[in-house]
Amino acid sequence: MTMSTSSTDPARATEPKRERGRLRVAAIMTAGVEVFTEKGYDAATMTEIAARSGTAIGSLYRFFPTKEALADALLLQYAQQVKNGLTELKQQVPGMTLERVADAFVDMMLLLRSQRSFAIALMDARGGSADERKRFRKVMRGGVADILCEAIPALPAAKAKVMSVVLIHMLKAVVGIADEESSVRAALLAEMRQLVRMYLVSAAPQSGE
Amino acid sequence: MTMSTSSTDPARATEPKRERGRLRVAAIMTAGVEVFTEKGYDAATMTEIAARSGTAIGSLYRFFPTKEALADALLLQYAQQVKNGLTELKQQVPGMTLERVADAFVDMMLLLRSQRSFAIALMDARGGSADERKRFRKVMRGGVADILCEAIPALPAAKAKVMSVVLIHMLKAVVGIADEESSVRAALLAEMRQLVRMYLVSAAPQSGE
Amino acid sequence: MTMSTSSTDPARATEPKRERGRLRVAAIMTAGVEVFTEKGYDAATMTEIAARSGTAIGSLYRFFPTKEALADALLLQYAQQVKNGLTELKQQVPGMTLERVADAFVDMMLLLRSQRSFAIALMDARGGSADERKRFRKVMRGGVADILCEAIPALPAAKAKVMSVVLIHMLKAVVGIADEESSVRAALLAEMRQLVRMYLVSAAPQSGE
Amino acid sequence: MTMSTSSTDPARATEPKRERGRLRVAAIMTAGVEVFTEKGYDAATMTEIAARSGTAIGSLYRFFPTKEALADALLLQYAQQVKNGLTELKQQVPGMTLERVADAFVDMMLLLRSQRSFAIALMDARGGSADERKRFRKVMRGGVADILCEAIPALPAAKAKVMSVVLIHMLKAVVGIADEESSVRAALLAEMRQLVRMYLVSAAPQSGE
DNA sequence: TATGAATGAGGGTTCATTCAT
DNA sequence: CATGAATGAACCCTCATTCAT
Repeated sequence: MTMSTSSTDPARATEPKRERGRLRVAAIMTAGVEVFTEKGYDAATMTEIAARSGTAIGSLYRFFPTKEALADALLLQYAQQVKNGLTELKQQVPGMTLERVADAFVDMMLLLRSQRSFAIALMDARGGSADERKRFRKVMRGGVADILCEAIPALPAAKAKVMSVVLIHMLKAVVGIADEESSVRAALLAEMRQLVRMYLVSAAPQSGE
Repeated sequence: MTMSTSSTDPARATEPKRERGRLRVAAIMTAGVEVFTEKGYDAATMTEIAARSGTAIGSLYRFFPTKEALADALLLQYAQQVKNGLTELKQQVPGMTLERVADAFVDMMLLLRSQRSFAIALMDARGGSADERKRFRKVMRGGVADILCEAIPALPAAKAKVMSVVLIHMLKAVVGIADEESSVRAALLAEMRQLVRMYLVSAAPQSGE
Repeated sequence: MTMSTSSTDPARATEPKRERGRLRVAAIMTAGVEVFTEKGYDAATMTEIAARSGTAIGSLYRFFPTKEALADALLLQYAQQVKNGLTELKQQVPGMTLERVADAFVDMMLLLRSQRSFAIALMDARGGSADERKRFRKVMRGGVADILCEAIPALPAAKAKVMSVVLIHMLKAVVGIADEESSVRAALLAEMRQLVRMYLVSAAPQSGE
Repeated sequence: MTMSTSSTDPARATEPKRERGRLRVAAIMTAGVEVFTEKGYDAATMTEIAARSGTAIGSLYRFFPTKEALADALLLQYAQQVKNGLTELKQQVPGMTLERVADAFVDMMLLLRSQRSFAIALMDARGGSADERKRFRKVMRGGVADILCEAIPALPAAKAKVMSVVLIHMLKAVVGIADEESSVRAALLAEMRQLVRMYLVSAAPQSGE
């Protein structure tokens, strides 16, 4: 269905050719993340995103021809960050114990937390196109599965895939827990950390009975 | 159009009027769960809920004077079901192994799945009043913590509380996983089941370090 | 106001039924005056009028098939009261000075004040049919003009008609003034009284220069 | 559809945009006065005001974010006109007889008649915010009292205040009378004029007892 | 190209009125 | 007849999107 060449991606609008445009787009995306996070996809308004980014509404629409397009772009950006995080993590895996790998997953989530809240908002609230959401999931799962394989060499690919899904759900829980009242947050995070470690360790050949 | 049993049934005189109301409310709530689940709180429209339940918009507003009121009622209904489920589970705990308790948690979630998806949508997307959401969380956590204490007598109350939060997040994941493509669903569910079992067992004195 | 004995009288059978209807209608009209006065024609709701009069909404509609019909009936009732007041006043005029007649007009207005506020609300806010409003005006003007002729025998009919319109507007002002803050109300009412007296006296042959 | 003078007129460059806005607002306010006058505050609909002024409903709401806001603006506009009229009148008072002052009041009212009818509608029918109504009353009373003091130097301030309220009510009557059938209107107005004159004269030291 | 005024479909909600019971 | 649940047109208002400047 999609047209051939990559430059006319329906999700993204005109490529920012000039420096000014790039800055503008960056400002818009920042504002977009903010507003979507605060209000959720539906309650967020293009007008507010424009205002917060100091952009005229017309200009915003030049770069992102649709609210959905903006959401998609934001999701894509987040996906990229996750991808980068996963790639980086993957390279560090060789010298790490499984426990450290588990912690690294959790830390990565916490690092991306602010963005992640918004991503959840968009994913769960049907913001952005279903396609984009699917693509995002795929990238995420693939990356995590890769790391798992790296960390647990004996892990069959199929098992890695299954584990990645479960693991990602647990990492989602990490974000949710990080939003809890601060009085119990520390204890909850520690518990989650422990659980994630346990999960990974349990999958390693020598420990699984 | 449906004036069947009322006059023929000698047992009840004025019942039909109220019975119809009950049916109407039930239809509305069912449709509400559907639409809220599909669209999320904001994107769901009262008009569609009315149409899907075969109710005139005015009638819908007679029963639920506000969109928020409807969401609250739905949340409350779900809370009730969860409460019942937890109460029942609690009574069965005494004779169960920890593994079976874990499975019971998962099974309960799967039983409530359709409703649960919607509950998640409402909880995460500021549907309904904040109060109602808070209350729901409290009930859920309390109930789960109770069961944990019952299942693991040596468990300190504080630890039970922490665990309940984590456990609930995992059960949330169960629902998410149950919504996956059927090709992998079975494997994923098995994995989640295993993880939940492991989590509970790890908290029992003899197996925890 | 209530006609007591009829319901206790065992002699007639058809009467009670009608009696009940009369009471119902009276209750509705009382509630109608209240609600229309408090909320104005548009903001008043048939449902509230029904509720306040302890009537089922369906019954209310049996007696007054339309909101407008109810308003008309209320207006008519008020017109009747005014008519009665004017008739009574007319009979007392012979032995009164012009100043006393003027005061009598003002007093009558103050007596009907509660109802009058509502009548103004209906008249000015287009409540009721235009016809009914017109009829009401005619009755009022005719009655006032009659009294003027009685009080000032030499007054030409045409002049009496003109004066009646002006006088009625002044009496309207009396009601408006009676709704002012109590701190100045007394002084304002005294001033208005004085003005009305002056107006009437000025029309009498010997005093008009 | 009407893009006539803007490009041909060499005097202004960016003016048209703002000019158009001004015109739009003026059109809306005119339509607002019309509709509020015809229907009263509650029965008037924003949709009709928009239609009558040739404005899209959305545009109307850009200028007046609320029905109440529009009513307030209209009231304010009228208050401004009254204020100007009163200021002007005050400056002319020194060289005028009391009778001429009275006539001037009446003439001013007749000049503002069309707007005045609507103002009455809004004031009496809880249109606009209570604050705005109160403010309007204050301005009006203060201005009238000022003029009275100017016209009747010996008048005590307290008496002027009382008189202003009464006088304003009479001027309200002037408007009401101006809306009568034309067949009697002239005579009625003459009578009202006479009454207002008499009222003012009666307050002057030499003629008041 | 950038701008923001203009557009109008659509959303939540109310209430006069009807009609099955 | 009385009742009150049911109906749906109409209201106020919002906001994604367009287009003249």
